[in-house]
Amino acid sequence: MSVVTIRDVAQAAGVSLASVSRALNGGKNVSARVARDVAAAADRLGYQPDFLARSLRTRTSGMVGCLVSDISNPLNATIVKAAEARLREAGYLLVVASTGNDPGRERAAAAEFRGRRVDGMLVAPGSDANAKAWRALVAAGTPVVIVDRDAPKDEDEDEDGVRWPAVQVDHRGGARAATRYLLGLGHRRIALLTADAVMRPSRERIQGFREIFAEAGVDPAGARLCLQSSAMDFAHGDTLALLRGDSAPTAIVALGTRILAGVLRAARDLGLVVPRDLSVMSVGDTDLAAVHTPAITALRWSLEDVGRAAADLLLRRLRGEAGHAQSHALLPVDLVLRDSCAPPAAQRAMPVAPSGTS
Amino acid sequence: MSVVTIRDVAQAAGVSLASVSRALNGGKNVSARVARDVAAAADRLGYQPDFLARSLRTRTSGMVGCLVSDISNPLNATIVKAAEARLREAGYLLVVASTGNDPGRERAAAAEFRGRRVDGMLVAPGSDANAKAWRALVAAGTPVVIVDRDAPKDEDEDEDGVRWPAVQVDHRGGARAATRYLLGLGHRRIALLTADAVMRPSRERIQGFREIFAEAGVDPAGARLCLQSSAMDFAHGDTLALLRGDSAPTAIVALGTRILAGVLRAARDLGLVVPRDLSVMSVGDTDLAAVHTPAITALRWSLEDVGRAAADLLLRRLRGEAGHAQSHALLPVDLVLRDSCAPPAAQRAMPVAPSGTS
DNA sequence: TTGAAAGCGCTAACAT
DNA sequence: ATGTTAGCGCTTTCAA
Repeated sequence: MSVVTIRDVAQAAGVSLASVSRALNGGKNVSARVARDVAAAADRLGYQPDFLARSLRTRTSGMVGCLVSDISNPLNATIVKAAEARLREAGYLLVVASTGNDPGRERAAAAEFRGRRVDGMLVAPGSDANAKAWRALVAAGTPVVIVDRDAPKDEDEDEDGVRWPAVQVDHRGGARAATRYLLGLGHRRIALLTADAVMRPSRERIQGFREIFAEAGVDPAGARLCLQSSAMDFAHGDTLALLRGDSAPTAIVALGTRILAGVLRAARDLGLVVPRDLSVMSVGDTDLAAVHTPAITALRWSLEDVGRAAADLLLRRLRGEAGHAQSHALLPVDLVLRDSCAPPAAQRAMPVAPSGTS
Repeated sequence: MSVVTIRDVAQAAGVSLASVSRALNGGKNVSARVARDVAAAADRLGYQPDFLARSLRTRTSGMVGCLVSDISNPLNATIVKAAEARLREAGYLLVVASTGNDPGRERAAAAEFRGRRVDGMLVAPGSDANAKAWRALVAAGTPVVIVDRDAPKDEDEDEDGVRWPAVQVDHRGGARAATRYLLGLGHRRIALLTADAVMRPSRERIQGFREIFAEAGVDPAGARLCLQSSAMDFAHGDTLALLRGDSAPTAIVALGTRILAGVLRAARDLGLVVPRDLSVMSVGDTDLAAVHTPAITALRWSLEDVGRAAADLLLRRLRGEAGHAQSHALLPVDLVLRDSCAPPAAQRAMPVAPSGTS
């Protein structure tokens, strides 16, 4: 029971309801005497304002909804944490819905958020199949910031040049650097492993990868491999098949934190030594990549920055500072060189079928 | 703008406010005709009830607060995710506050939750310094479930035998099994690395460890080592110092996910081969442990079960199904044998100072 | 079965 | 500067 209301405080302080409200909200038009008495009374009674009632009256809930595919993914969790910290400083409460990439649940969560009257939303959906769900929110006037996903195409209501507010990571740039590095090492058969080739992060990466192949005049045929591995084994099975195949890759790029685990496990299963027999690169830097023996070369970007930038963008909109100029952020990606990549010359020393070129 | 209220629906359906409310809440006393008309009107107008208003009226917010030290820790994230799923099924919204082990923020979060009128709370505080903060919540009538932490001692208001509702993991049992295993392998100098020896998980583990040493009649002197490493390097520096020291341990148990990373890195830095030169065990099973070469023997328990059990316990209380009987859960821990532990005989082949017993 | 009306705790006009 | 009053959108007696 909340028990103690603003009314009780008013009575105890011997002033009116309105005065208490004003005093507590640091409002103007409060005499020092009243301010003191109210504070004392509130304190003594252990009064705590009821957000629900306040929200109903002010039409702002002070809550921000966060739609994320899987909060148990450390990458997402770190982003959410950083965003939460920023939002809390600003007085907002972050409400998280983990939708598990299920479009139905995404839709439901968006609806729920709407019903709860969140003031704004951070969305990083697992599929863009239901942009409509949160588009509806936007239409209803709720500010939305997209986090590392493609913005909807906006076939209909697009007003030329208006981009959806979004925080994105320069995955394409990162992929370009990585590919250049691998190509420079001498690799030609490079496999990209990803669980989803169509959504933003992976799509951008694949694009960057291809661009560099094209620029170098190398034929990427057969090089790229996308798979939707059963989420259970994180590409372990697929990697095994790939490495046992005819023209096995000399380098594997794991697009996605958990895929790296599957790849490493597969390499171990086959007795391949990294980087002698196989070069491995991780997209996304984690404990696993940093601490593995050998340490895994990885593309890294600041998850904290992503979370913070998203929160800042949203806060700016919540405060009504429109300005299309600042409505988009592109964060850099670094290539962290470690010990898991080497020239392919030394690789696959004596395979059963010594095929063509070295 | 919410724009479309229950009033609009009533008007569109040609019935009264109250009827709409009843119809929408599947209440009794609604004629088929009214039910149909209301549903149609609501649907057509895209009506969505306002949770805030409803909450104000019903005195239940439909929200559950979750106080967790660090949501970006994969272990916590997984627990939270499982709890969230369960609670959502039951119509509750989970609100997460990541307090970063900061007592001040924990207190603030508890207060905030209280102000937001959460219906219940899941707490896994980073310190038990402010049990009082959420004790206040309990006193205010909010059901609280403790997750893998010690229950408050309840010096004052304890009613004999009443335990705080809690979900706990049998870390002590796990530690006993682990220690027995290591002792059986022949290890005598075993180091336990932990960031916090006083809070529940670690405290229980250390206790289990000691018990087995005592039972085996082995002197644990010098064996146990607790450190509060600068959270930055996750025990990396401490492990280095430890391994370079005089009577370096032959086995290290990393209590805590991230500590394992520091330990492995330190071993690698010193050129120690696991398990030949050093046995390593992880408390908590992660990608890193499972996929490392060699794979790390680990204590494992189901994080999903923890989250689910916590949610279930809370839901039962929210529904008023008291029953002290079911107010406590103890979840089992398994020892997953992998490749990172071996007899110490083969270890430290030629140390500078060959000391006493083999 | 339905409608009218009260009121949840708070804030914001509008008096004073 | 302070008090009075009218709702925010909903649920819930209480009458009809």
